[in-house]
Amino acid sequence: MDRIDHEILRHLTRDGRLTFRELGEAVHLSANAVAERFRRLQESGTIRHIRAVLDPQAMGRSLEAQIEIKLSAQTSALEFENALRHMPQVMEAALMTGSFDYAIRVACENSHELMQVTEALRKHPGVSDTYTRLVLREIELSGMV
Amino acid sequence: MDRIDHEILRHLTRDGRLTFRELGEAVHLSANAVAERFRRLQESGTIRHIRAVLDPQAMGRSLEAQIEIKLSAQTSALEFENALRHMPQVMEAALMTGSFDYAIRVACENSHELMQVTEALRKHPGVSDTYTRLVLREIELSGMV
DNA sequence: TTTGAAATTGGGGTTCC
DNA sequence: GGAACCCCAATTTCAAA
Repeated sequence: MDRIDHEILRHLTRDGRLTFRELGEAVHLSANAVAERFRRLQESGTIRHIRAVLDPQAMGRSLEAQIEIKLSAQTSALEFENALRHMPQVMEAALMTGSFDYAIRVACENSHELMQVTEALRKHPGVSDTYTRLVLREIELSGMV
Repeated sequence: MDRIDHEILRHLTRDGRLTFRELGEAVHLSANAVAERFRRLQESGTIRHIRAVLDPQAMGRSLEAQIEIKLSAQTSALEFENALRHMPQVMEAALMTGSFDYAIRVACENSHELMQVTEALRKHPGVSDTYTRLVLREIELSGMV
């Protein structure tokens, strides 16, 4: 992970479809050399994945929220996380410190669907409490690199 | 936005570097037709961007946290958001409902850097309160489509 | 450097306002 | 007529050995 790898990552976090030739021009290296670095960065897991990020509104999901979830003790975290994976509204999820256990981000069509999501969560065996807040606006950032 | 667009998006949210030919095979269309749909999806903003997602740990950031931030009234949100943009540890930020105003996600090298980040935030004119929780583990999900 | 694969461009066709 | 689709073929560009 030298300066050049860093530079390659910086470009790919802005446009993940850049060709090796374009990347090569940016870092003054041959397309071949860049492809090799790219492969290594992927295999080492430094690049987790390259994905399209969609506009939730364009997908008909105009309401985003963060839901905090508390599990009762003795509850299977694995089972709960699998349930999350089957809810298409769930965009992100993380296990956190604090009085709740999970914080998840959901994108819903409308308030009715959000209510259905929270109800589905609260019905899940093991969920003892939830706390929902709406996302009013997302702030665009440059990110890690 | 028909079924085919939907299918294309589904594939691209899993692998954003799929070639048009591969996508074409998946949806039984020519590479050309797929490229055209791709262009339209980008121009309409449905595809916000395609970017590499990096492993924070590989980037030397092994400590993630969510920080809630309350601004005092009469504070310029714009100015505060610009300050966020200049902090490389800040990965995500959103304006939220609830007793805090912003929820941000940060990725730090260690607890010392996290402390520096929270101190920098608390020194910002207008920030009246913060509340920090650590991310213990992120859960992998499939996402919107 | 070379070779097969992929993207791009231009031409042409269809369908539906 | 024009817009939104699609395909094919030729050319240029790219990826990988």
